[in-house]
Amino acid sequence: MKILIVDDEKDILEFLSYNLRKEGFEILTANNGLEGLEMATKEVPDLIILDVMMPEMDGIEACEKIRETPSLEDTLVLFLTARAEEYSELAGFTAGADDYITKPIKPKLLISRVKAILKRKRRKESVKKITLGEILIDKEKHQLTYSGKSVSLARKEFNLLFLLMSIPGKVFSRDEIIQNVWNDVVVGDRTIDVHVRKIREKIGNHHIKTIKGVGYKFDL
Amino acid sequence: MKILIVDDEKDILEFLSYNLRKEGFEILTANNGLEGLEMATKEVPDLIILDVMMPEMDGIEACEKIRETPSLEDTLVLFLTARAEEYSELAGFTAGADDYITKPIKPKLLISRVKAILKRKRRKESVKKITLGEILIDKEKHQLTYSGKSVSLARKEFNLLFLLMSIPGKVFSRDEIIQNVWNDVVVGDRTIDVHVRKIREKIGNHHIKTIKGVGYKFDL
DNA sequence: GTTAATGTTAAGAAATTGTTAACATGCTAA
DNA sequence: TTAGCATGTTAACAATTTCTTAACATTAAC
Repeated sequence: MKILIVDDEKDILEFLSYNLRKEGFEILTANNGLEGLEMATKEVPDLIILDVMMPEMDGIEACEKIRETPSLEDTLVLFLTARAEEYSELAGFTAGADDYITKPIKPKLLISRVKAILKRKRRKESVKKITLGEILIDKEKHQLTYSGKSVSLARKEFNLLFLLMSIPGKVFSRDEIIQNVWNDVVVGDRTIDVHVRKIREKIGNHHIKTIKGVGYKFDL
Repeated sequence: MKILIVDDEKDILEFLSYNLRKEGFEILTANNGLEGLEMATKEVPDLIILDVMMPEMDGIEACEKIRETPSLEDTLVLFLTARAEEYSELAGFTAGADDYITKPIKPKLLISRVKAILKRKRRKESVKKITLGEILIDKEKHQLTYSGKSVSLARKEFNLLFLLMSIPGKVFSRDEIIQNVWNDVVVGDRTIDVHVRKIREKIGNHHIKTIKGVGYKFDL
């Protein structure tokens, strides 16, 4: 498990590094958001611990950038914030943080938090392949195999199909789809339809069924 | 109404407790999944609010355990999750959650969610599948199975039949039907009849019985 | 047998989804 | 860098399904 720690304070960087290394994690460090982002894209850590307050690029900005980077979509972000900064916690979550820890940092709490968050990541990773009949969808390889043939899907198409296939038969409402595939970003009325169409083009249109007024579901 | 809140952060625990006590709920608390599960089996609360992220036993794991406990089958589970967790909501659903709230938590939203979910419990609307003889109706899949064959129903037809089947034998007045299926929207005199006819066309007309001057009921 | 309530049918209104093409954006390779 | 390609979004319009209505037929209770 690779952890990147981004903080401008050397003391904290060392403190965190020491405590987490002791637990057997591989530790990388960076001194500001910019550096952190660079290293993140290069090393693809499992978890990034970001100080909210930093020069150059603060944690929230950095987190937003991270969330925009496709190769880091499985990387988790944990914020470090001073206690009183209620507002920043708020901003942190909207920026896409997975958890946060308030200063002063207690080593025990830190470690249990980090372990908890990484446990969840492992769980998430374990649901990376779904096979349904002749269709195999593999998140790790970002690949769809349809009756032996490999089919390429764009990212949104892939995520949408993966969502539907994750609970076959369940009708996913447009809201649920937006929540999960688009992270609640507001998009136009016809956007989902267009993506569904493209998927149907590739796997045939009998698999994704439209329930008018309710949503879409995957069958067979 | 008894609510169990499970979270490792004292702040959040206090924040939630305070806000929900103010509304007159009986509040229990636990600091992690293990404790929560223990208390749940002992106290059998109506609703459990679970943080997804916790040391010891996280929310998803705890929820799975809860769902495996027969005495807790009527207990609802509400997840607390950080925003950017794309698929945690999904993992939550497969684990058997009834709803979720994203952090940061707004008191007003929390309370309205909690009330809504408990209202559903009282109405037993949380029931998602009903099997009566050869007929199976599944809300999640939005699917009706009649003697092994899948029958497609339009939305209004589906909701109407689901209502009737939810209490077999009970006569639902036209007013009740309008209230539940049409959300009190005023429609013409013959609208319900037309929908009933369409359902009868699909499942045979001996199941929905007309009680003249009173309403309709589902039998057999 | 009247009569109010319900059943039936078809038409078209309303709602929802499908399709296409244009445009924007970002990434990649020359 | 820049052209070209893949992806994502939107808007306009078409197609489809669902819903409602109205007119008339039938039924069951009194």
